[in-house]
Amino acid sequence: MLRLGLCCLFKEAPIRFRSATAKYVKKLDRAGQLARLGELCLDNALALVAAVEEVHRLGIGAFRVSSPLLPLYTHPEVGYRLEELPSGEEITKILSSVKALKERYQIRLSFHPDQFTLLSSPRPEVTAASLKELDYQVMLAVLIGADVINIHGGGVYGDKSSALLRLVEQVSALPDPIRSRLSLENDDHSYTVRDLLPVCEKLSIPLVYDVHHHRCNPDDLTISEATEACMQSWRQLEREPHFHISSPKFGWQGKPKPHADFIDKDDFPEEWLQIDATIDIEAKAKELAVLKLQKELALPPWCAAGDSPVQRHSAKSESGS
DNA sequence: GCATGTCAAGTTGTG
DNA sequence: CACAACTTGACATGC
Repeated sequence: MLRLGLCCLFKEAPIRFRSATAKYVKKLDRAGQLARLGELCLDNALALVAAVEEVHRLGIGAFRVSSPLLPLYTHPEVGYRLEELPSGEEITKILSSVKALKERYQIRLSFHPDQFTLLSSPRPEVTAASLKELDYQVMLAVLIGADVINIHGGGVYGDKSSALLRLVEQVSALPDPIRSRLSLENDDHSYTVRDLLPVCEKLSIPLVYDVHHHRCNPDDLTISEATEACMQSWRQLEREPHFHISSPKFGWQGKPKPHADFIDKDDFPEEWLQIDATIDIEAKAKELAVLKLQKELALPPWCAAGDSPVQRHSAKSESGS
């Protein structure tokens, strides 16, 4: 069974995640900072509950949780721990309830730390900040029951093989709760599937295959071959594969490839229709894009086994099981 | 009220 | 050399 996933935000549903700038927060005294940040975290924890409910309601099977769910958590000056927040205990409780919810609905949750989190840098301060960020995200992942924390290879620094050596060294040293959730993803200018496959194999971590990045930054593998290889990396670990797709806003001729509002269904690799996997949909129209693609591909709405067997009128009856 | 410029962080490629 | 591109919106500020 194929499930499509929504990334971080909603276009139409009135669910918003709040944020704060460090510049503003720094102007407050510590108590003021914790009060403000606590308010944001509480709202965001509640918004996450609403998000999982909404994703379920829409028949979507996966949700990527945005990294700044707890705003500025790892900031060097205004960072904090949940216990320090006025409503820290309540926030923890709400986040734990997300885990129960996602299990009931069989929604898969994941994290995708942004471009500042990378383990190949020769600069120790960059690596230290990245490790701190991973500590934060795994704390959240454990609380809410997310099984994937997906990062890119990072920079090349003029020498890919030594950058990858540093990456291997860092990942090997990660504590198990992080390592067991960590995945690598091919990116659109530096690391291809071909580059990362041996690294993932060596580290026993899976490879998230982004087909759009593969098209921007190709290697000698075809889409079918890359699909198969990445599938294997998950199956070896007895885990559901996790892929990404997006469509370019301005077609394939322009240099930069910003994401389009929707996915062009012709960009969806045919071979993906046959597999058991999670496909994160990276499109600006958010849940509208997921639903549109789901419809165009004739996928049934995602619903938990044993949950409301009522609304099962989606035409196709022989592709099941 | 509402428009608008500004956000912590790294790295690469473009213009 | 500065700026955009990467999940891209939300917020504080100033009219």
